[in-house]
Amino acid sequence: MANNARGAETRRRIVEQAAPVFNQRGYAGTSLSDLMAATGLEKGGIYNHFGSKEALALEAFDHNTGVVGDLIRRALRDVHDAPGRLHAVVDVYRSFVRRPPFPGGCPLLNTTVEADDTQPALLERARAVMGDLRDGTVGRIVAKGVERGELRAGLDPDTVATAAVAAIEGAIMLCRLEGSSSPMERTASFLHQWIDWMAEVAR
Amino acid sequence: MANNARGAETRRRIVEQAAPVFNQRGYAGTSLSDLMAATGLEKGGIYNHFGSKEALALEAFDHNTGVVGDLIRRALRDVHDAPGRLHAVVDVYRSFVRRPPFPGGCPLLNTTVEADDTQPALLERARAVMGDLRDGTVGRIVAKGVERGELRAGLDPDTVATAAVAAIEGAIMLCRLEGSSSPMERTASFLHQWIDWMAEVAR
Amino acid sequence: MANNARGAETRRRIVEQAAPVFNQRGYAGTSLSDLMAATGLEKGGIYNHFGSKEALALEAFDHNTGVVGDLIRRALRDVHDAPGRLHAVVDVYRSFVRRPPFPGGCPLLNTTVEADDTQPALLERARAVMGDLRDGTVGRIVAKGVERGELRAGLDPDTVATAAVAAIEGAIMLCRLEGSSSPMERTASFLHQWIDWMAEVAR
Amino acid sequence: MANNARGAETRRRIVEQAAPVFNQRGYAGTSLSDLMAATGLEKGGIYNHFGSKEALALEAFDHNTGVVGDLIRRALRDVHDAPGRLHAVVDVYRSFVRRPPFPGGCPLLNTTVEADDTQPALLERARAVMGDLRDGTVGRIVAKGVERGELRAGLDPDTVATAAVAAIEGAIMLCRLEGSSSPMERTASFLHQWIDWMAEVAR
DNA sequence: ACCGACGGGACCGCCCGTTGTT
DNA sequence: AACAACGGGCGGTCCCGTCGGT
Repeated sequence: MANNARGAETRRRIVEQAAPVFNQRGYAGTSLSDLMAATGLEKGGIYNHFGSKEALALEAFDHNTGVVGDLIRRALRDVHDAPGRLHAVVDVYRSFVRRPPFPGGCPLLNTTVEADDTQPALLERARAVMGDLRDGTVGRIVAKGVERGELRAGLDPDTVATAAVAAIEGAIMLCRLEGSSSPMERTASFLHQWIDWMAEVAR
Repeated sequence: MANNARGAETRRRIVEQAAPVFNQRGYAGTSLSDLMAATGLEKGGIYNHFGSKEALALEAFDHNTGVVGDLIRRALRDVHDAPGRLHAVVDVYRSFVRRPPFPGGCPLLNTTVEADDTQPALLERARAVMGDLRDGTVGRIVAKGVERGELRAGLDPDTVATAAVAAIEGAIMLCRLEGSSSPMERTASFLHQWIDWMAEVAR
Repeated sequence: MANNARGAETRRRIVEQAAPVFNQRGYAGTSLSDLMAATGLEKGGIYNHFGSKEALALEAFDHNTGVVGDLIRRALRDVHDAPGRLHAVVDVYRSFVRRPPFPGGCPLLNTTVEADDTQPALLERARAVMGDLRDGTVGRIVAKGVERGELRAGLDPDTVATAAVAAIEGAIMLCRLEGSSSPMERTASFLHQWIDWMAEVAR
Repeated sequence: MANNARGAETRRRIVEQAAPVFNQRGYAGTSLSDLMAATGLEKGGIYNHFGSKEALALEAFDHNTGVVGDLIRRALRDVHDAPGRLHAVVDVYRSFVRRPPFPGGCPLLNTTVEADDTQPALLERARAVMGDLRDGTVGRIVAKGVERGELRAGLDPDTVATAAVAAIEGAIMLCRLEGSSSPMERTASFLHQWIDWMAEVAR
């Protein structure tokens, strides 16, 4: 393997191994010692690839949200009707709580709560990802569903998407608080019923 | 003023002035320097009343949750039908976002996200307060409402309460992320419609 | 009891209760919190009677050495021959290790080791007490013993007293190091034999 | 110079420069500021080599006792008869007081007096070194001497070794207390006479 | 590319002593 | 005479980032 490739490989490995640590302990709560332990590298080895802890944290955040985004994209690949797509999104998050792809819960939630003021760059990225999820994904599904008559007419996509995403994020928070996945089970059950209700009259 | 009274007064003042700081910056993110700046006291003066940063943080947390709890109790004082009480709870949180009684958002949300593992005492308190809110307040309202025929029969109080609280907490998080109160407005609007739907058939 | 007497009583109690604490933890190692715990008084109550921690430490030191001095004086009261008096002094220290009148070992040893440079006032007092013990007590017994023909002629009182005191202090140190009184038993046994040897030829 | 070698060299230098400071002021009495002043390094530089003050103190203790141990081993190298070896040990300590290899007196004495309870690790090491000196060195010399007929029959090696070590440690303490080396001179003179007495009959 | 030494600073906890009030 | 509030400071620990070296 070429020298360049080896460097890039190391860099990738650092991000992958740092990402779950950042998600669990937060930006400030993660020390370089933690990152050294997680990566097996010394400080110099990390700073060769990233100019600062923050730069690494940003990439780690992108990595984490990318993992979740991939899960959603994959779940939506073969479902084309709006109700089904909404059910699929809910189920991604339900399985997210039951079998987390990485520890520490939702990176958007964590970043929002921790980075209030202190980490504008992270917050900006979180805003963008959340906008993509709420408006670009859920909102768009609802809008198209109404357009196609798959969902009850008169629904406001913004409201539906916001409430749905809020319920999901809140459920993740409740699960962490109680150390149980049952809040997500209940919330998902409610969301599924709601989706069915929205689809009901349209049929 | 008596010496005893002066001490108690100072102690109360410390809690009051520290509480919003803890809520904004989190337990670890709040330094004693921050608390010194907020209270106008030196380290020794603070340490005289609280044996540790954690002890003060616990009281600050109680203070913050107490403020919210008081708002809810006051809002429920003169409303006795289940739908009205649910609307009232939602409105408390809507006004909570529009005119926050203290900065930094919901202390339960913040504590849950930050204190995952590192602050078991805070987490335990948050669990208790959340249990009181979800089961003792919202869940009980729903259960009684169904019992009295004010709410649609067959509703599961646990599911309704969990989904409602999740949506509210998630909305608070979205508001912080976007720096706007519109996610809460949308979510509240959805919750009000839902409450009306639950009350509809009962009438 | 008069008011003055009550104050003096409290002052005496403070010294008595502080003395063992100082002897165990040393001057610097004893905090005002320790003294508050030992006396049951608040800081102000202590500072009313003593202008500083050092002032109290000095009196505590005097108290401790006074206790030992009393033991020696009492042991010497009814013994008038030099060998007997030397045996008696050794036995005071042997019983000192077996049934300590206060914890922490010999205050002279402790003060010497800790107060090297940092506490000149304590050191000065320790010097005086040690001079009294070595020259005024042991040295004088030897000198009179030789004078009276009770001890072998030609003995140098200074050398005998110094070596005897050194062995005793060293034995106390060994007992603390090993957590056992056997070093003192062995050293006392040796000293008794030595005393007998010094008295032997004189008879 | 190699980087590895530079670090090891610095580490060695820290121990060497910290050792006398610890011996003079004690473990608790030595602050990191003292160590910074002694080594010329910043806190970070010291902390890089030692995980805690205690870790450094332990190595400093080992260094100090090692220096004394080397002096004793060297003094015993070319002396093979028991009386000569005992004289040699006494003379090491006599010269130890007259021309100290490091300030602060005997590390065993200092550690014993200060570390009573508070520093179990240091105390354990001191116990081991003292056991080696008293039993492994002095006691063994006496035992062999009796065995070979170089020393008076019937002597108990334990008692002799204990009394001798006690006298030496006590003499060191007296020298520090008086700020003079004459207590050690007198004690050594006594010990030399005693050794001669033990060897006398054997000849 | 990776290591490891080091600086300089901030953290919380605890210290001792003073001051004002019963 | 005794208490309790408070100031100001030092304690050890650990932090992040830089830089000289292999």
